Amino acid sequence: MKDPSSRITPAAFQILLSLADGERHGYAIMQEVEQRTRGEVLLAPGTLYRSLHRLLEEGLVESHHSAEEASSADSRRRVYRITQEGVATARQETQRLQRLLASAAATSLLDPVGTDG
Amino acid sequence: MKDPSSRITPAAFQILLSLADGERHGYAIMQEVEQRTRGEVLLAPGTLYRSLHRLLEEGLVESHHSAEEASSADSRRRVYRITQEGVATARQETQRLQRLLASAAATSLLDPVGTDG
DNA sequence: GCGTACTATATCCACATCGGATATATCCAC
DNA sequence: GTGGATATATCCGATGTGGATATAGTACGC
Repeated sequence: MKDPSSRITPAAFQILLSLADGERHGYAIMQEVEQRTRGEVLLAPGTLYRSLHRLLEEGLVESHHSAEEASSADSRRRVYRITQEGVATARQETQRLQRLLASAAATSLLDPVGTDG
Repeated sequence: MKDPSSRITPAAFQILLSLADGERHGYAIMQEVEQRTRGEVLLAPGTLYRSLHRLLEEGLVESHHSAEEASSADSRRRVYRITQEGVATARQETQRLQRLLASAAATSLLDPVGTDG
C-alpha cells in the first residue's frame, strides 16, 4: 500500500517512542515497548536490532557504547539516543495515524449502534 | 512486530472502511480509498485484489457478480459487501490504533515545545 | 573456580505483505 | 472497429517481521 507521506515501519515507530523520554540500550527498548503497550506490542530481537541499524543509517537515532561514559554499565551495551530528525519523523508518523483515524471516522463504521437511549 | 490483538493488514483495513458505507466493486474501492485519504493512501491492483481474496476467505466480506441484480451494471464487476464479522474486525483495528496513539501520547514526544505563551 | 540463569547483541531463515508490471477482457465515445 | 478508460487477476522482486540460533558478558550461589 503506497503511502508517500511516511516511510517509517511500525517497529521503528515504537523504537522512536521508546527513546523519546531518554536514551536506552536495545534490550531496555524491548522491555519498555512491552510495558508501555501493556504486552500488546512485542519487538522480537531480529526486528529490534535490524530496525535499530536502519534508524542509525537514516540518522533518526545515534549511538555510543556505554563503556565510554559510565564504568558501572554493562560493557556490551550500545546506548541509543533519538535525534532531532528522529523526533520530527515520529511526530509525522503520529500525525499520519491521526489522519488515518479521522479517515476511519469519516465512514459510518464507527457510528454508534443502539445508543439512542 | 508481534501484535496478537489484531491480524488485519493496512490494506485490508482500508478496504473494510471503504465498504462501511455500502457495497462497491474492486475498482471503486481503489478510487474511494484514494479520495477519502486525499491521495495519501494508494491501493495498487496487486494489493487490492489479493487483499479482497483474503477477506473473502476470512469471511470479512462477501461478494456477488453485478450481473445478478442490475442489468445496467458492468458485467465484469464483482461487488463486495462487508459482513458483520468484517465490521467487528474494522472496529477492533480502529481501537488498536487509538491505543497506539494513546501509547505515543504517554511519552514526551508530543509535548508542546515553545508554546508557553 | 564453576555452573547457571539472565542480560545483551547480532545474524540467519522462512513467511507474509506490498508495489509495480503485465495480461486479459469489457465498456463507451467516435 | 479503433482507442482509451474501466475492471479483474496473476506474477515477480523487494521489504519487514517472528522466531530460532549463536555468542558473550554479568550476577549469584556454592
